[in-house]
Amino acid sequence: MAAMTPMQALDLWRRTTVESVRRDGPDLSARQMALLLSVYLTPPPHTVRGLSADFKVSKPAITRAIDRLEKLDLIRRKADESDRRSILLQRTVAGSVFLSDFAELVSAAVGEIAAQ
Amino acid sequence: MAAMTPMQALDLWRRTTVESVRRDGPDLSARQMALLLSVYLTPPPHTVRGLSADFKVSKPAITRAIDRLEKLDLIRRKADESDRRSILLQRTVAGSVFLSDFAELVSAAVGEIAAQ
DNA sequence: TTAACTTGATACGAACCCGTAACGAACCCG
DNA sequence: CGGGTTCGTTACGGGTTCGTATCAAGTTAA
Repeated sequence: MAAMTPMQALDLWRRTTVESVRRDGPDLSARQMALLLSVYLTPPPHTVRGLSADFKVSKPAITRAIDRLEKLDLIRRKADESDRRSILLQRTVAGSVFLSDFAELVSAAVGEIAAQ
Repeated sequence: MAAMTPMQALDLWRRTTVESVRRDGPDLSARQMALLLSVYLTPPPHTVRGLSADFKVSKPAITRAIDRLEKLDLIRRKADESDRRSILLQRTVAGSVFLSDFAELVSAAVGEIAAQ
């Protein structure tokens, strides 16, 4: 993957985001998207306190983002058996599908920009 | 700009979004980001009805997104002199700075992924 | 002039989200 | 055991956003 001009970077973001909105996907905030992607792409465990520290965001804000993503069935809460105060965030089938589709949007946008 | 695997595409999105959240930037929704980028990257005029049709989103939803972005001083409303029912959306200095910074975040993430 | 249409904004009740503070439950350690 | 700590959640008052319906203002055309 070669470099990208700032203009190309913004256009990539625009094409992808606009297409995602057009497809009537869930209108996720930056925080929610950051949380979802972290759960799927970074090594576990994923806990409320860990994400709160990582994002520099309050714990209740993380709890609410989890509430929303769990309601959309994009992630799942699971009790931590070794420390029952904690919860572990896990992937779901619907979440995997959502991110797989999203990755295709990005790839398609990359292709459009490269073809310009 | 060469191709990108789906995994790299998602990781690019993750790194950029997480860093943006860490920096305590405004927590924009996908709709708001799509609107902001469209105003800055696509040819004018930008009107409520045009964006509503383009995004397949209701007009009040567009009005509210504009309200938010205008409050953040990222875009500006201007009356259309040739048709005073319409409004035109315009760029601001703060918006240009915001997107310039954002483009740098994307570029930095591209660099990190390339260096992996 | 007047009726029909278009445009963006507003009203509405419901749902969501904010940060701070407080909470019960679970863990740790003396 | 019991006090202190850590965990995620809930309570709170205030602000934001949702979609549908409606509105006033501006434009168009009969």
